[in-house]
Amino acid sequence: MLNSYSSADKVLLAVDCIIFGFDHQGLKILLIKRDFEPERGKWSLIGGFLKRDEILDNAAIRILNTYTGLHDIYMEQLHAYSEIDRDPVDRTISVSYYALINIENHNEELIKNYHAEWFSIADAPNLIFDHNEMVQHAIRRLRYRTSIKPIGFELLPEKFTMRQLLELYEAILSKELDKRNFISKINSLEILNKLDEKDMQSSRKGSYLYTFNKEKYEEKLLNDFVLNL
Amino acid sequence: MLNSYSSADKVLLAVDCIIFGFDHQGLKILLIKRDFEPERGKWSLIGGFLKRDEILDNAAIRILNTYTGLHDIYMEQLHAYSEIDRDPVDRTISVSYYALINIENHNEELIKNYHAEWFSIADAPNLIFDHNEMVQHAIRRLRYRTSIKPIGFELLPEKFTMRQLLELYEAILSKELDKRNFISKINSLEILNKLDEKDMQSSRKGSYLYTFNKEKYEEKLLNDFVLNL
DNA sequence: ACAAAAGTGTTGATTCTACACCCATGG
DNA sequence: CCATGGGTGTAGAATCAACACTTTTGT
Repeated sequence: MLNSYSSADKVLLAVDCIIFGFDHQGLKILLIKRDFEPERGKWSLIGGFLKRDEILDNAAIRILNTYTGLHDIYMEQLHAYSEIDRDPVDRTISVSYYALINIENHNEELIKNYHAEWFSIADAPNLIFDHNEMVQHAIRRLRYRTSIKPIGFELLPEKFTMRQLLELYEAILSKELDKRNFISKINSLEILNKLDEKDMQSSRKGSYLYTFNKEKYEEKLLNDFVLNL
Repeated sequence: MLNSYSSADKVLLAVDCIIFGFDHQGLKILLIKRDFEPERGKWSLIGGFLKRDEILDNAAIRILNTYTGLHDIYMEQLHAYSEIDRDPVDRTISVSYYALINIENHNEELIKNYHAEWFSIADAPNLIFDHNEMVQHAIRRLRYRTSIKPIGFELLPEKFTMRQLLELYEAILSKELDKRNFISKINSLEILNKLDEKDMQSSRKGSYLYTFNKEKYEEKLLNDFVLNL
């Protein structure tokens, strides 16, 4: 019968988080070395189980917070993975979420406690279960999203230079972008505030800092504008 | 503890299908009048429970097949819904799938057996649980996908006219499209075969029939082309 | 002959892409 | 004074959007 609420078919629901970060070396993901069975000692995504009295979005937030101390993070549900033996211990369906955070903001302390580490997406280790697939999937989604709407500001510090933004997009899309065309396209969107302040780290001349103007961005979103890099 | 496999937290997993169809009246969804509790007699999406030894994709295929007799249908996983009380009987997380089918092909017989009916998306009845939200979400996704890649041929009969294709896109995007611009854009994609055959139903002059060229389409997909209507 | 839908091109506006030089500053 | 990255504009190509008339044929 299709419609019986049979407890024989109950399953565990896990949440796994693909946490993207960005620094001068490029796009990275946060992984932990498991300190519990199964697969103890192997690398995996940050994850946990959905509690009975909790919705998925909150489970993702809770899990992220537990491992990083972060809150108010951009997260988006990605996909449910349900291969029968994806988890050898018990039938477990996992719903993946991806998060964008800026590496500087994360809480070093908590990350150390949980044996978490940032890896460049190019040279991340092999992961347990179907986590490799989840990461690939998340990267595709991030690229896709980025090529349509300018998300990704979450990956940068609050104040950032045009160069940082350019490099972020190059890292996400893994292709080179023309500096002048990029800047004029971003400017034409009118979603950045140019500050009077300059970042003097990167060069002798110094480069202007910008902040992301969330209000203008939301306003533009209504006319679902497109970013074509 | 984050990582205990506690059977106390096991939940039921449902699959709900948003089944889109298209005919001369526009874009439609397939709904059933529930003949079981809870909410007997109300309209709902076609759905069922995941079995313990089944993956989600197969559950969606099985459920669709049970209610319509259809197989080999384009389906795509959409989203997992997890509000605590979304199903009043038991804690149930539902994963939605959407399917695109052409109405002519469906098995009238089975649809009648299950009290299923096609509704124009504009005047569909109120649905149980969070199914309204699922439908809205699916429409958004369909629009989004359609505006990027030409999916949607699944909604048409094998042979179709340019007018049908145009009207399909107008229905999905719910905006008018310029006939000439549309046709030349579609032609420039080179993913249709123009047949020698004409459809004489629609006019005295008759209009050429086309089929979708899946091989060319797949080939183009590799260069991730964009359709901008 | 006429009604009804099919089919077909052009033009101006916009957007995209490719490309190179001067500027400001700290050392 | 010079090395380093920052900042800026243009022209030709491509694409987009708006637009109207002729063709066919069944009645």
